[in-house]
Amino acid sequence: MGRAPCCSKVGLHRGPWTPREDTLLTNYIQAHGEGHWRSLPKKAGLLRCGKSCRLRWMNYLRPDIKRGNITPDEDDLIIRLHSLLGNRWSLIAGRLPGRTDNEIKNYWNTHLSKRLISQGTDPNTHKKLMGHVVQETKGRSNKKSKTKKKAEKPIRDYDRHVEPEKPKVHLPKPIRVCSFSMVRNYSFEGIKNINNIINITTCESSSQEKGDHGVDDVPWFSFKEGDHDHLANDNDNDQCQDQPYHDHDDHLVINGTSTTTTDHNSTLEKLYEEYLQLLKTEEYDHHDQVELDSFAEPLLI
DNA sequence: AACAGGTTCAACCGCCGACGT
DNA sequence: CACGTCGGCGGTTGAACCTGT
Repeated sequence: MGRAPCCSKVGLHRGPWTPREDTLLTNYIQAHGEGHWRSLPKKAGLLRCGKSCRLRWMNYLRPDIKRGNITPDEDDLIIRLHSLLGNRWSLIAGRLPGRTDNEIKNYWNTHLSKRLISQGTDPNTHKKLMGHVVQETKGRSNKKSKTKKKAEKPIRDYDRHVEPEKPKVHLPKPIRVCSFSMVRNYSFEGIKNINNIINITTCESSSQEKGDHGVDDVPWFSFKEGDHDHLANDNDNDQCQDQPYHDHDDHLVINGTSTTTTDHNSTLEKLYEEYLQLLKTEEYDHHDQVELDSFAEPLLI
């Protein structure tokens, strides 16, 4: 597997982007579209590596990006999605319109993980910590509350456009599903639970903003009739063995296993509650553990 | 005012899988 | 099948900033 040479190449700019570089990149992408990151810097007149350009565009310059002011609803959704998906920031970001994986990752590391710890929850496992003593969250937020007057925030990239608005759960940008390990080795329960996730995360898709590829309504996992083309991404018609698809009876087929997709009524909240209930249940024995693992495994692996 | 320590977040690094040849 | 390229991802870093003393 070849390794792309990157910014270490001599002669390329590194570090913070200048307004001029931003303009050049934005103008080029507006004129020619995204992609071909490797050749983009040269064509755009930038002394940056392609990766750096892509990162700058994806995490900051994209017009649909919403920055700052993560709402409590978004907080909650991030925590729930993290409990199911782990550190799959791009997938989590895909469910939050205008949020980038980098922003969510940063937010998790600086806010949410600390908050969970302070609430006695292990941010990695989302299980209650043993022997936890609830204590005040250490950090700036508490310090701020002691401050007489809140200092004015510095003007950073972060603050250029702040649009607090109610989060809309939306369909994520299309990804290469074929490589996504969740589709492998499902148990039947796991498949049903993924359907539950699909249900909650697509319920407001009508308000979805344009994806970064300019494709609307391309689901993360679309199990609707005919949508397997999206899952196959660039594959024209052949159904990859590892990819879920529908047969003619609207049965989902994953790794040769077929099931129905009619049960789309449960919400992620319900799923999550049930999962937590199972964890808390006194009668939760080893057998249940095995079942629960098969329940959650497809979501976590 | 100066300093130390903590926090934030943009950017970089290194790895991986898909894909083309 | 092997190899190289590309796009994408998660982890990490470090400069800029904030707060308390």
